[in-house]
Amino acid sequence: MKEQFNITRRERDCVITIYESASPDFPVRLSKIATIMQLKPPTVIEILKRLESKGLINRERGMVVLTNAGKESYNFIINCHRILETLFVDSGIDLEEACREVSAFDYMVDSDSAMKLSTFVGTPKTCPHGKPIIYG
Amino acid sequence: MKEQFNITRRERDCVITIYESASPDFPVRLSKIATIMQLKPPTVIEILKRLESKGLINRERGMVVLTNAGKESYNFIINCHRILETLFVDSGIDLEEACREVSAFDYMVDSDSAMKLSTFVGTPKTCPHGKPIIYG
DNA sequence: TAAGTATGTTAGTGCTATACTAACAACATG
DNA sequence: CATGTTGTTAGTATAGCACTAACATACTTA
Repeated sequence: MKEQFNITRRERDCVITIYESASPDFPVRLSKIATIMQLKPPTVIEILKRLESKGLINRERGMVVLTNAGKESYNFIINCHRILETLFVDSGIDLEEACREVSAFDYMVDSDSAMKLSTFVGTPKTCPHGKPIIYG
Repeated sequence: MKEQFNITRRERDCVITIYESASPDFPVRLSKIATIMQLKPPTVIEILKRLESKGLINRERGMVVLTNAGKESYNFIINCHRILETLFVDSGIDLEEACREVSAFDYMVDSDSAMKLSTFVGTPKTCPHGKPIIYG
């Protein structure tokens, strides 16, 4: 599954912010995203426009929801993040340092590769923070 | 050793190109870098100016040499590249795919973290291509 | 209802990184 | 000296990121 989602670091952070601050059925507000990302609303709007053009979100008057593709991209990224985090922590790297470093490139790793790496580290069911890793 | 060298992807590629196409004591020509990187000379000059301002190269009339800091940065990057490549290939990822993916983020990984990852994969002496991994 | 507050959006600016073409300068070689 | 190679500048363009100022919209409350 090559080149699954071609996004930037900021777009990655934004997808994660949207997913993790939305209730299951309610959209997230622009202002909330801006607060969490510590950015001004116009900056966030720029990022949202790009995510929209890539088909990862829908938005309407400041309300933002992930599309199915957006949710899929979130799942790929977060799974990859947790697998890499496990790998880093198992290697003896500090958890917070691992999380910080891995965030810089988790969104670049191919999902097939992430699955193979997870097998290598023993198919963990959770990341070092205790959050689940899902194998579909 | 946090934040060792703050460079971009293109700058990373350029440092590697310079190191690997220079004879030990002879500088590399701009035109050679441009050919290898498949870029036009003015584009390469822009990259070289940034590398120069970061103290990684010296240049004079199209001749380019890495500074000590530049060589150090090359060594960090290439070691990290080979360690990650080993990890990916040991996980069952195709060698060329591993090389390609790892190139996208090898220059972002902290060198201390890279050392810990290498211990985790058994302190390999070479990468899957057979090139040496140096432990200083 | 009018005034005020909160929220979202546009417009405009600025900077870095990337990459190009066109034009010009410098140098070497025949 | 003419030609050609090589390097450099100048100028253009795009994407990404981030901001302020101004405007629009909507909700709230006096």
